[in-house]
Amino acid sequence: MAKPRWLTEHEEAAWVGYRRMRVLLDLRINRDLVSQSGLSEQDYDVLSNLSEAVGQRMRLGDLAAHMCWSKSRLSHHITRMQDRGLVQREECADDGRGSMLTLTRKGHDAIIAAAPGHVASVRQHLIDVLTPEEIDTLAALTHRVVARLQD
Amino acid sequence: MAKPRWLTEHEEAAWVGYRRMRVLLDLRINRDLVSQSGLSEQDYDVLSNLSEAVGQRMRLGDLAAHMCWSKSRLSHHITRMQDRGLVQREECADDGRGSMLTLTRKGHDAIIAAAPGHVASVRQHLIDVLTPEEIDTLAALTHRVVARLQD
DNA sequence: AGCGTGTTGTTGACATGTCACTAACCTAGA
DNA sequence: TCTAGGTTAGTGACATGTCAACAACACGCT
Repeated sequence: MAKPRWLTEHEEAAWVGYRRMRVLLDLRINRDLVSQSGLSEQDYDVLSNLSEAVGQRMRLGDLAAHMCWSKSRLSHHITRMQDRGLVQREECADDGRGSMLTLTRKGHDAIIAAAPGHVASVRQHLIDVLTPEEIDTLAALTHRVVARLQD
Repeated sequence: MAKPRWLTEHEEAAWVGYRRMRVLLDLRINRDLVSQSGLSEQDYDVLSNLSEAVGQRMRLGDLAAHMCWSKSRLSHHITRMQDRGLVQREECADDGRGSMLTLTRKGHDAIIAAAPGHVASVRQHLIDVLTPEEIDTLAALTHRVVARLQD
């Protein structure tokens, strides 16, 4: 720490750009989604991952790991979603500690209804703004950063 | 919306990667910073932008715009930082509505002390994980997305 | 001057996420 | 068997951010 390697101009531009994009993009996509479907992006992610799981059911811990969420965050959020009737907690047969998470009929309908609009929003504000090369670079780069952070 | 263009595999990878990186990277960098300096990343950004401003003072609205924050968010945050003695609100001479934001001595010292460790953290978890090409691509891509969102 | 409209910043109510702690349970080794 | 230590999930207190509403002021037009 005695001799910090400050960011170069290019590095600074990437870092600042990332942080700005994070704020604006997330806010915008979230707003689009809420106004169109009544779901937040967090709700959408939970429902989406759950609907793609085998049997449309998942352990809480597995879902948290898959989404890179803390267990606490997921637990709080699931409580709220359960109150709204979108998902359902069930006992876990083979592990007394665990909970299985399942989709309710209402949750299933909600994700089906929300998906087209959400994809359109993601396209409009991010994907369709990028070139195919940028998309691949972004995918590669984010996956590498995530992998490093998951130790 | 009748016929949604779903994301291709590559597009999906970029989108999922971005969202995972967002969660993990921000959490990690924030934790590093808090444990090393007692500042959150938000605190750091405010102090950093303020210390680079001419006269180390800035209008609240200008700072909010520059950081891509909502005015409300900044106002709340400044109140908290002011309570901790890091910044100071002052009357704005040429506009009775406005406030000027200034750095206190304590805020100045805090950013100076925190900077080397924070840069090291950003390098370790993001910048140094990327190639120079990826950094430039990330900068270009994020700036374009931000520009589109700012209309 | 007087009025309407837009800006600037603040506030309160509320939603969300983190952290630290706890309870309940599982598993392996003495 | 039983006990220590790890795992799974839930909880409460707190920090943060959003949204909508508001107050105070600026500015342009008549």
